[in-house]
Formats: sequence, C-alpha cells, structure tokens
Amino acid sequence: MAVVDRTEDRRRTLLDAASRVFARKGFHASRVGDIAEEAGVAHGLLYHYFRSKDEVLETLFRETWGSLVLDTQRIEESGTPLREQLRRFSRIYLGSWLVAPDSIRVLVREIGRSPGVGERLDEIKAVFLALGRMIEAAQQRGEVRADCEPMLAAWVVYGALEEILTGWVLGQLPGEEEDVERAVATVVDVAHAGLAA
Amino acid sequence: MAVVDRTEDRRRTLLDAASRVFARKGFHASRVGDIAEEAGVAHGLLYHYFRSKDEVLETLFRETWGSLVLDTQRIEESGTPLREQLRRFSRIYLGSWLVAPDSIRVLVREIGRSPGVGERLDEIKAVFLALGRMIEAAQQRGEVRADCEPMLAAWVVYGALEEILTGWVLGQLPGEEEDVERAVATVVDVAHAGLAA
Amino acid sequence: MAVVDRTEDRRRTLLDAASRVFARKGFHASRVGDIAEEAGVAHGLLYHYFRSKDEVLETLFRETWGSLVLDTQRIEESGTPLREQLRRFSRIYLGSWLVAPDSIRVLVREIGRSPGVGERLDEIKAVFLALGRMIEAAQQRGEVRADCEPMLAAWVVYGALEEILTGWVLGQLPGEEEDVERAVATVVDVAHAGLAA
Amino acid sequence: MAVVDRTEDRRRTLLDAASRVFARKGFHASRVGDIAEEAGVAHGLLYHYFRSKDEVLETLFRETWGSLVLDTQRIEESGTPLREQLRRFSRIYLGSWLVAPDSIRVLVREIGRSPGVGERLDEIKAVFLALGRMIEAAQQRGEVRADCEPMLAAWVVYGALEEILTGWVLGQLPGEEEDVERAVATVVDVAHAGLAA
DNA sequence: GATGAATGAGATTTCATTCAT
DNA sequence: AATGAATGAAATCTCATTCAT
Repeated sequence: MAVVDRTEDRRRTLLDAASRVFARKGFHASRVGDIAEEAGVAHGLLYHYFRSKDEVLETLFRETWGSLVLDTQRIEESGTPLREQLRRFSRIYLGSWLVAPDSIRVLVREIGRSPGVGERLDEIKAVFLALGRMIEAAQQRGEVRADCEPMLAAWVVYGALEEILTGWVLGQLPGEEEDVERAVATVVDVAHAGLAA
Repeated sequence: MAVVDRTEDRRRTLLDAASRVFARKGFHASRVGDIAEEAGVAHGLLYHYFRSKDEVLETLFRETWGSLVLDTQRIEESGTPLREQLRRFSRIYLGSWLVAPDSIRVLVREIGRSPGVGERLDEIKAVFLALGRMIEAAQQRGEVRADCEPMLAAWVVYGALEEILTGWVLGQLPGEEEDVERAVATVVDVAHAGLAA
Repeated sequence: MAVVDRTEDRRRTLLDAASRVFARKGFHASRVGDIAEEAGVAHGLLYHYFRSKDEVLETLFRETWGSLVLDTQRIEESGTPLREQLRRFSRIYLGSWLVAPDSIRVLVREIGRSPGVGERLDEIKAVFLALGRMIEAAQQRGEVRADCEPMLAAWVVYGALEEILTGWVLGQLPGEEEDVERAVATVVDVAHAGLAA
Repeated sequence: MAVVDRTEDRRRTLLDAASRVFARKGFHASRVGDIAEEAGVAHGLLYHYFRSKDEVLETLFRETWGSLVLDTQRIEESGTPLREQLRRFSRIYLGSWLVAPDSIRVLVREIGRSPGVGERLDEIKAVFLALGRMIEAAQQRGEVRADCEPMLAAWVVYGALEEILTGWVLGQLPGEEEDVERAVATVVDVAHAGLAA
C-alpha cells in the first residue's frame, strides 16, 4: 500500500504539473520537458507513468470530466424543480474553478482539439443531453414555456457557464470566491426567468 | 484588375480553408499542409500570400473581427430597445455561421494562444464591453432589472451564442438556415425574458 | 516523367545509402542521420520518401528478396535436371553478392530481426519450399536417393549458400568474381553428389 | 556454497533468458527489460550479475563457444575417418539445440555487430579452421576428392548445420529429439557422399 | 504564380544504467 | 539480493519555412 501510494503520488504530481503547464500554454505548445520541469523530475519519468503526452491529456480529461458526469446524473435523478437543478449544476460547474482552476482551464481550452476528440465528444454530449432532459422534464411539468426547444436551451445554459469560465481563464472576468457565487446566481436567474412559463 | 482579383481569390480561398482547418483542430494542431490541402493548392503557395502560419491567423482575426466590431458599434449607437439590439447582434453573430461558418469560432478559441494575444484581447474586449454597455443602458432605461451585473450578463449572452456556434461546427446541433433563425429567437427570448425587469 | 524519375532517383539514392549503412553497422545500430549523411541529404528528407526507418528496411527486403522469389519460381518450372536447377539457383543466390553486396549483407544479417519478421518469414519460406519441391521431384524421377528427406536437404543446401554469403559478408572468405564461380561449383558438386541416388 | 549456488543459478537463469531473447529479436533489438521479464526478475537485478548488456552477450559467447572450441579440438586430434569426425561434430553442434536451443545461433548471428567483434571472430575462425583441417587431412588420406577446396567445404558443412538450427529456432523445421538424430544423419550423409573421392 | 523537394530546429520517445529503498 | 523508480543521452520523427525549377 505504501508503495502504491508513492506511485500514485508521483502520478498525481505529474498530472497536476501537466494541468498547470497546459493551462498556461495550451496542450500543443507545452513540451513534455516543461511538464517534467514543473513536476521537478526528469522528462523520461513521465513515460513511466503515461504512454505518451496525449495520454496525459486524456487522463486529465477523464478525471475532471468524469466526476462532472456523475454529478450531473445525480442532479437529474433528484427530480427537484428546474431552478434548483440549474443552481446545483452551475455551482458544481463554476465551483470547479475554485477547486481546480488549471484543470478547468485545460478542459475549456483543449476540448475538441488534439487527438481523440471523437471519443470525448460522446462523454461531453452526455452532460448536454442530461441538461436537455432536465429542461424537457420541467417543460412537461409546466415549469418551462412550451415554445422552447429543450436541447437548444441546454446549449444556451451550458454556453453561458462555459463562457464565464473562459472569462476567468483569460483573466477577463474577476474570478474570486464571491464572484463565483454571484455568477451562479446570475446564470440561474437569467436562465430560469428566461425559460419560465 | 483581373490579376489582382485572381490574387485576392486565392487569398480568400486560403483564408477560408484556414478557418475551417483551425476550427476543426485548433491553430497549433493544424499543419500548413492541412490548410493547403483544404484549399487544394501546394503548401508552398501559402507563403506567397502570407509571411507565416501566424500571419494567417492574424489576418483571419482582423478581417472577421474587425467587421463584427464595426457592426456592434452601429448597434450600440442605434439606441433601439435592448430586445431589438440583442436580436441584431445575435443575427450577425450566428449568421456568420452561414457566411463563414468557422471564422468567429476559431478566433475565440484561439485567443490566449499564439503570439500577440495582448492586442487581440483588447479588440475582443471591445465587443464584450459594447454588449455590456447596451445592457447597462437598458438597465438605466428600466428595461432590465436592477439586481443584475451588466458585464456578467454580457458574458452569459455571448456564451450562449458562442456555444451554439460550437455545436454547429462540431455537428452536434442542426445548423441549417431555418435553425439559425430559431436559434436567434431562442437566445433573444431567453436572454430578454431572463434579464427583463 | 522527368519529375517521377527525379523522385525515383532520390528514393534509390536513399535506399542504396541505407543498404550500405545497414550493411556496415546493422539495422539497429544505424541511425537515420547516418543514412541521410551517406546519401548526402538532410535527415528530414528520408521521411519524404519513407514513413519510417522500418519502412526503409522493409522496402529493401522486398526489393531484394522479391526478385529471388521470381527467379526461383522460374527455375522450378523449368523442370531441368536437379543438378542444373541447383546450379542456376546457386548462381543467382551467390551471384547477387557481386551485383549488390550491401543488400545481400543486410538480407543475411537482418532477416528474422526487427519488426515485421512474421510477414517476411512467409516470403522466405516460399523459396525454401520451392527448393524442397525441386529436390522431391528429382527424387521421384530417381535422381536423388530415397532415404533423404527433401525439405531437410533443402535446408542443407540453402544453409551452405547462406553461410558462404556470410563468409563473404564478414570478410572471412575471399569473395572476388572467380571465387563466386568456384563456390557455386563446390556447392553444386557437394550437394548433387551428396544427394545422388 | 549454497549461496554461491543460488548466485550461480540466477546467473544461469539470466544467461538462458538472454540467449532466448537474443535469438528471437537479435541483440540490439532486445531490451534489458525483455531479458529480465523472460527470466522472471526485475531488470535492475541483471546489473548485479553483469556489468552491462554487452557483458551478457560476451559471457554467452565465451561460455558456449569455449566448450565447442575444446570439443572440436578433441575431434580433430582423434584422427578418426572424416565421416566419424563429421558425425561427432554435427552431433555436438546440433545437439546444442536440445541442451541450449538458442545460444549458438545467437552467437553466429550476432558476430559482426556489437563491440569486440575482432577477438570473437578469431575464436569462431578457430572452429572453421579446425573443420577445414579435418577435411584437408581426409583429402590427403584420399578420403575426399582432390578438386575440392577444403575451407570452402568447411563453410558448406557449417552452413548446413547452422541453417538447420535456425529452422528449429524459428519453428520452421520440426525439432524434436528424433529429428535431431535424423538431421545429423542427413548432413553427414550428404556431406560425406558429396565430398567423397 | 505555383509546385513540392529539401532543410533543420526542435519536439517526442526509448532505454541502458543508476540508485534509494 | 532484489526491486523498480528515476535519470538523461541519444534516437526517431514532425513540420514550418525556404527555394530551385
């Protein structure tokens, strides 16, 4: 167990270093040597833990996105009113900025790029679809007005959240703790009022 | 004149090809050969029209964004009600999908990467700021409720538009001519109702 | 055509350079840079003509071995007495040493090594099988004594030829023009007398 | 003593593993990790028993070849008829397949590669020369016909043996115990009849 | 203008060897 | 003795850019 832990620690160190470096320069502009330097190890070591630079990004993606997929499922199954669902989703999505800003940065900027886009798109789609289903269910409950395409609305909501993250990533929007809560409120208010029957 | 035209045609062909390729794979992952192949010419030819791959992106940015900046200015100065302003802005922005499907999306996605970020960010900011000012003015006219940060709202609106473009580019959302008009309506409806006093 | 020729010339230049370098140092110890230097070009150019270093070896193998396979077929179909068939086979096999000593060197030393062994083995087997069939047919014609496994005999003959090539490759046996003819005579005499009924 | 034995056992395990791996892929393409995996130990352990990968090959060579050199000397000095000498030599050489299937083949295949070629070639030459001298002596005794270059004949015989070993190693020829005896008989029959006066 | 062969800086990747545990 | 993480020299390979034709 002790040995496994040490191994896992190194993996983490490398992944964290990678997310910082990718966040700073983007995946393609980041050299393997940069990641190693950031982690304080020789570049060769990265190949002990990952098959390639691509696999590092892939791992980062799965880790970060995987937990979002799970959380989204739980929110959908809760069956609470749409406003509450939107608040919880927004809080998790925007809140991740405070928890792991670099991972989010990478996610936001590298999705749809680099090899393996196809496979990832499916996992991304899963979140969109869940969001769309929540809106559709709310529509059937009469919470959302009828003249509204649920999937399109899902894209609107998701786009709003992603853009705010981008603003934080690019340093164009203040992204301190209190700003995050305000952003959640704004998105939820606008989206809910905008969709309300 | 005829010669100039042919020259201009080739430039356009290359720029359009570049915007499609950049949109698909991102700037760094796109090889000069990919752009040339997409344009149906030899890769060496690109260097007759542009000094470098960077200059292609730079040119794309100036051309596409420049006109958006002008259009946005005009919309702001028109002083019409917010709903009308949002509709015009959305139409221009999403309409770019029909005219030049990839250009705008590329630009936003590539900001923060590649050289010369600073200057470009300012120009992008200009559009955001104009959008924010429109919302703020509407707020002062009583069209928008008071408990709403205009700039944050601008990011929300912009994000919705951006995400829909992304959906079209990635083939995740239907993007035919009638879909564009519906998308404009949805965004304007949601945004306006969501912001209304 | 002129262009094709120039392209083909370069390919040849590179293949010839590669066969010299592989012959001198063996495939694995040869660096791509060595081949390029031998050919008098930049190392990058090799990747214009071949996908990888492996593909260069593969091509070399197919070229050299391919013609031997064809020649062997022709000899088998000729149906002449075994002695004559052995003479022709030996002449082609050992004679190739004078024509393209480096290719032969590579063939002898790299077969069964490096990636793609499996696929090559089949093509090598084809020659062995043909040789075995020739001996078997001669046995049925009464030219070869009955207490002799044709396939084993084929391996013996082939081994004798290959070892002589190896001797030349390693500089342990004199390999001038007259030595080649003497070697052919020796192998044919020993093999034929050894197998005769 | 017990400790030494265990130490010796490990050395042997590693050497045997190395000879199998080298035989399969060649010295250069064999990684230290492959040898260790074949031996079922961690790759670091190899460096307790050998200074380097080169030293493994070197050791393999000295051990295997050394005993063959001694045996060959004894056969030469025995002064028995050529047929008997050939049988004994073939039995030892091909018999090595049952004892240590890969060692000898590795050595011959790897000569000319890797450092220290010079010294080894001399030792290999010694065996060839002894074989040649036996044939020459037989020629002078009238057992072998006059129009035959003894050294060339030695290469022929050696090549036949070598090729059969190769066939066994590559799984192209059946190599069970009874096949070995049959192979010895075939080579001796062919060689003796082929050389006989 | 147009082509694509040619270049070479610089990236990724491999792997023999060392060494702390 | 034994392990396998860690190192880094050296290899392979990529691709923006140049340039002869």
